Formats: sequence, C-alpha cells, structure tokens
Amino acid sequence: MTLPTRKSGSIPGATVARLPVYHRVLADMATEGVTTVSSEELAVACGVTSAKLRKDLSHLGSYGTRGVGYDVTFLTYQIARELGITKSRGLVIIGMGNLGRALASYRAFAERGFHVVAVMDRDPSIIGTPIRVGSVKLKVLPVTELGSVIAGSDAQIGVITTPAEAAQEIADHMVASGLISILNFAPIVLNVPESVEVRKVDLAVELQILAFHEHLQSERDEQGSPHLLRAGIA
Amino acid sequence: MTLPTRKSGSIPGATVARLPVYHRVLADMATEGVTTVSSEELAVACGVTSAKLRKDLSHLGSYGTRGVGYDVTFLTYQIARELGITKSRGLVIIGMGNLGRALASYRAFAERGFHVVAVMDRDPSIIGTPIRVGSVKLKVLPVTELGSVIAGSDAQIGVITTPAEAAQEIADHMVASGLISILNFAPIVLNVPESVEVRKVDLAVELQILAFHEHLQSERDEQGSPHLLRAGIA
DNA sequence: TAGATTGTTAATCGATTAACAATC
DNA sequence: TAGATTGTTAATCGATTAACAATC
Repeated sequence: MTLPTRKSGSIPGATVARLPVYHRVLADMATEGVTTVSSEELAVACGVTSAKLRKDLSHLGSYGTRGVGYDVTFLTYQIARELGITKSRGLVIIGMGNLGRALASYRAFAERGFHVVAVMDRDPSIIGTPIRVGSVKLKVLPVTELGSVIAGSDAQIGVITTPAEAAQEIADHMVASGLISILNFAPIVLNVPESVEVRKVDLAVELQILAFHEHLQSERDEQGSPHLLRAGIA
Repeated sequence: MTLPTRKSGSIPGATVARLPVYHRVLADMATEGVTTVSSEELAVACGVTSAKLRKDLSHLGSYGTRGVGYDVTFLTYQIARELGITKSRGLVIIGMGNLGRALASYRAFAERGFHVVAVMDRDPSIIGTPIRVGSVKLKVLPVTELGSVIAGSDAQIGVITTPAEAAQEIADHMVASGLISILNFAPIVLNVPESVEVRKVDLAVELQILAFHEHLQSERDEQGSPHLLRAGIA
C-alpha cells in the first residue's frame, strides 16, 4: 500500500513508480524542443541507469528506434497513456490546515494533470473561508457534503491532510462516498477495503530516513573511517 | 537516492525505510500506556505482516522475549538509537511559498525530532516576513546567509521547497555550506556529490501513481471483469 | 509442563545489472 | 557498410514469505 505497489496486469510496481518521473522529464524536454533522446541521455536526466530505463520501457512495448533513440513526443504520449493521465483527475482535499492550503494552491498539481474539485474541513470556524485554488477561489465546505460533491463532479482522488485523530473517520467517509484512491498525509495506517488504493506520504518519516544516514555518517567520522577498513585498505 | 536507499553498514534499505513507522507506532503505544506488544499486534498497527516485522527487527538485535513479545519502551528506544533520532535535528527550509510555510509550521516535525533553525528565500519581497514556527516567529532570511546560519547552528538537513528552476542552485549552495542531507520537494533530479544524501518527494508523482491504479480499475470495469477471469471463476 | 511468541532458516519472488544480439 | 542504440537475455542481488525450532 505504500512503496512498490504491485497489482498491475503486467507492469512491475517498481517500474510504475518511475514512469511518472520519465513522463515529467520527457514533457520538459518536449517543451525545450528536443525531438529525440537516447536511453542514456534520458536516464541521466531522470537519475537512473540506462539499463534500468530500457528495461522499464520494455514493459510498455517497443517504442524506440535502434541506432537512433526515442521520439520524445511519441514516448511521452505512450507513457501518459499507460499511466492513464491523458485526462485531468479531480481531487477533494480534506483538512484545511497549513498543509491542506498549500496543496490546494500547489501549481504543480494543475501542471501535472490534477484539478481541485473541493476543499473541506470539519471545523466550523474554517468552513466558508475562501481558498485560492489556481485562478479561482473555493469556499471550504463541511465534510458532511462529501457525498454530494463526489456525486456532482468527477472527483476520483481524496487527499487527507487532517490530524491523525480525524484521518480514519475521514477515510471511512471517503470510501462510503465512492472514492477509490486516497493520498494520506496523516501519520496513521488507514484501515480501508482492499479495493481502495491508499498511498501514504509521511513527511517526518522522510526526514527520519535522512537523519539515519547522517547518523551513520557521523559514526563513520568518529571510528577511524571504517569505509576504508571495509574496503580492505587499512 | 529516492526509494530504498541502501548504504548502511548492515541494515537493508527496505528495513530502514520502515523503522520510522515502527518507531512512531511504538511511541504512540507507549503514550497510551501499553507496556508489551507482540509482533502480530505491532505489525497490524503498522500495516505490515508479522513475519516482515520480526525480520526487520532481527537486523537490530534480539530485543524481544519469546512467548511474551516486546517491551514497548525498550524497543522504542532501540529503534530510536539505531535511527539516530535520540536528539533533535536542525532544519533549514529554503523557498517560502505555500509549501515551505506549511512545512515550517508543521507540528509533526517538532513532535518527531526536528526543529526549524531558519527559513529562507531569494525573493526580496518575502525576505523579512515573520513566519510562525512552533511558538516563535522566524524572519525569512536571504539565502545568501545560508553559510553563516549553518556555521552558527546545529542545522544538518536542508529542505528545498523552491520552484524547479531554482532548486539546483540552492542545492549547490547547501552543499557548499556543508549540509550533507537534503529533502527535495522540487520536481527535478538534483546533481550533488556522492557524499550528500538526497531524498526526493514529488507530490504530483504520488498522485500519478494513484491515478494509474484508478486507470487500471476502470479498464477492468469496462472489459468484463478480468479479475474474475484471472481467478479462474468465469 | 503447556502455551505463546520470538528469531532464524530456506524457499520464493521481484528488481537490478551487465552484456550483447538485433537492427536502424 | 560502419556506427549507434535498442530490446532482451541471463546472472546477480535483495526483499518477502512461510514455516518452525528455540525458548520464555
């Protein structure tokens, strides 16, 4: 439910997790007027090896030309089609604290295929507040209106930016209202039916993983450089 | 540089990525007064299998008691020690748009071992603005002061919340100033020396991966339910 | 001792990598 | 044809899983 995320008909989860990166880099290249790219060039721009990139792309089909490379526009389209991001998806964001507000106005969402349909909160003192979303403003709605909002729009993905205590209840409500995909920023494991796909983003966990590496680093710095020892030099 | 993140002396990358989750759940349990927990109970609360949990913990040592389970406080401490999160780490956040502001005031950071040392931006119209960080307010500093801020504090981790165009330059500046860990929210692959650890969080990518699964789902809904076919029922 | 649960083993599975034959 | 680069193969590596012996 969080990292690799299998489940496809045939595309490996690790590949699916990288396709959006390839897509964004290719789209940027197309904007810059690049027409053809080799697996080596694209791999460097995406921060992966060319072998991995070619392997990943091979799961989609044979869209390159030997001796030449890939047509940027064509490959961009094929990846978009595979990912199902040829049309914009509607989002409902619940929890209008600082993070929720930031996401609601996040330009990268609009640029990469998502539009915010509604923003909601449970707190009466926040309900009704206008929130800037792109070029329009949306009023914060009470979460009780989730069902009607989803029924009356193309919203497909729920984003939870509430505190941990409220998250499970909101998730239940989202599921009951028919959403089948949830992006969860609350630091708890949501309990949802198998048919619902949840991705969890825990920003503090990301920092803690970084801290671990720093910790290792300082251990190394103290104890006379075991990297050298390990390499058999000292 | 992004998902599993090996590099430890001996703990597998996949395990390291899960330790912060175990730590948080255990800390919550300790707060609730739970004193002992079995691998099965803890695993459910963390959203993993008990086999995986025990395997992960076995990399740290033997901290459980057969027939009994794990002492919550003791295990919490052992994980914290392994992760190096027994002391709070200083953060410098660069890019005071909506996302940067949200992170600066994010309570979960303070609760989980991080404190914001400085917030910075390049834009003169933003510099000097007071930003609420926990119970104090920090003025937005010009990025040019990064070096002196780091020299005069315990800041160890840089957080990049600038637009993509500015991110590489900021990363170069961070590296030159001595930071060795970067959390990057800009949707570009940063080019940094090997000794610098970068984690990238691309919020739009998270959504796109969700969209992929929704896409699969709707494909299934159209073509007479291949999940049943695959299960050998129809 | 009987029941419970850990820590470890061995088998399986999936992902990565390097090398190269196919082919533009 | 000669040079370049893909798509695929096969080997390696790491992660997951289930089962169970060790042991509280």
